Amino acid sequence: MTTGLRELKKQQTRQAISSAATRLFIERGFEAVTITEIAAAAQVAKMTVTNYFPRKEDLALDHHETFAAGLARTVADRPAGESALAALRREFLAGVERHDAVIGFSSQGFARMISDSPTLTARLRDLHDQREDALAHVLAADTASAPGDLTARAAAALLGAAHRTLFEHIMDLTREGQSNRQIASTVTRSAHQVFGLLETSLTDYATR
Amino acid sequence: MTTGLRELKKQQTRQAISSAATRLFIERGFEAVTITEIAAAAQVAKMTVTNYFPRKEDLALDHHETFAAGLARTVADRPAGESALAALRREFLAGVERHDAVIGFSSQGFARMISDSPTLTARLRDLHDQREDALAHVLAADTASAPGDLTARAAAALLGAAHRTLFEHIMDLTREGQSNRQIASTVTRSAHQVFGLLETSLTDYATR
DNA sequence: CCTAAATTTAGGCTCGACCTAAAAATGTGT
DNA sequence: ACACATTTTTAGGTCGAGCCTAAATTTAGG
Repeated sequence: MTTGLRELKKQQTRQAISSAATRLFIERGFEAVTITEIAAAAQVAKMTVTNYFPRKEDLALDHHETFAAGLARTVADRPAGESALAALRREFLAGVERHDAVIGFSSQGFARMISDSPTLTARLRDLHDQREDALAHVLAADTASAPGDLTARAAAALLGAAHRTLFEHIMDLTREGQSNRQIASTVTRSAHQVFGLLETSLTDYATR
Repeated sequence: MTTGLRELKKQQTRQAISSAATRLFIERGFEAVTITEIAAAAQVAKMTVTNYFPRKEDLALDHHETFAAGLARTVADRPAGESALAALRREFLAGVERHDAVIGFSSQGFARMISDSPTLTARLRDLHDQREDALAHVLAADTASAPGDLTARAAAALLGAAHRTLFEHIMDLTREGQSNRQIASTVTRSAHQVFGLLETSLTDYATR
């Protein structure tokens, strides 16, 4: 069934392409590197690159599915008695301790690569948006809201906005060259402040 | 100075291109129409189209500057004693009465054209984001916040999220075929609800 | 009417995205 | 171990958006 060799080689090829791409992007910038160059560096055909990564942006921002599903998962898995807001704040603070890439931690080179490229910033916004959509669906399902009811979408938009603001803050500090330790310390306070803004509005919203 | 004839012809050319493009887009969908076809329909060279509208999306979503500056302008122009939240809500409700395109009113064909095209939806998100950025700058300047302070950005993100949620709601209803009158009635209530979510958090924020 | 400035045009170029058929590599049954 | 089926990779081509340049056309203003 789960044929070992074929699957292994696919992983290796994918990894080779991804590594070559990341190295080139950080060296010379996302827009300046062509897919042909990446294929040459990874020693595969151009079509193979496109095959594994349909869009060029996927080469720089991989694991988009995990990213997009994050907020929804946190809310879906929250324990009884916890509100959506509390769950997201708890999970965000845990991510800060872990220096988790999913909330914005990366290297200075990576952060620069993204903010230097309009294409990548747009793609990142896109991912934030998918994340918000997924969250909205979980909230709508969880609160058994009526079809035309905007509450779940509005709440998802606000929670997503808070999350995105903190994400961008982490990326800003990373770009400035701060260490992950420093950033974690700063952002812990920021998180309390930003989520605190929604405290009064959403404390009791979607409590399981 | 403001040479009449030359300027007039430019306006006419621009209008001819824009009209031809809009007609073709709504007929056959944004992605299915090529720039070459638009140029042929408007009886100009392909390069002239690109000249007036650098990106293909600009042909469908014109006046992006006005759009992007909207929220910031509303806040900057608010009367003494009014908070940012109150100003944005007031202006939004006025827009609802006007069936203003800037808050999402359009025709069914236009709404479909956008939601059928990933490129246009992405571009619209981009515009919402620029709008939020501009708002953040005004809020930061107006509240004289410290350089590292996230408050203005967070508030702009929340207010922008509220606005965007309502915008998308209007587009959804338009796509469903509801009349602007019906939509206005529904959305007036929605606006009170959505802005109301931020009431407790931001009532006193950025009051002039 | 003539010259300077602005605009439009034609043509070519690169790159990302997509398609197809053939070749190569891997898995499977005998 | 071999032959056959399946999956993956490859080569080659097409298309459209975006960009550039030099030449042609149009308008402004003396």
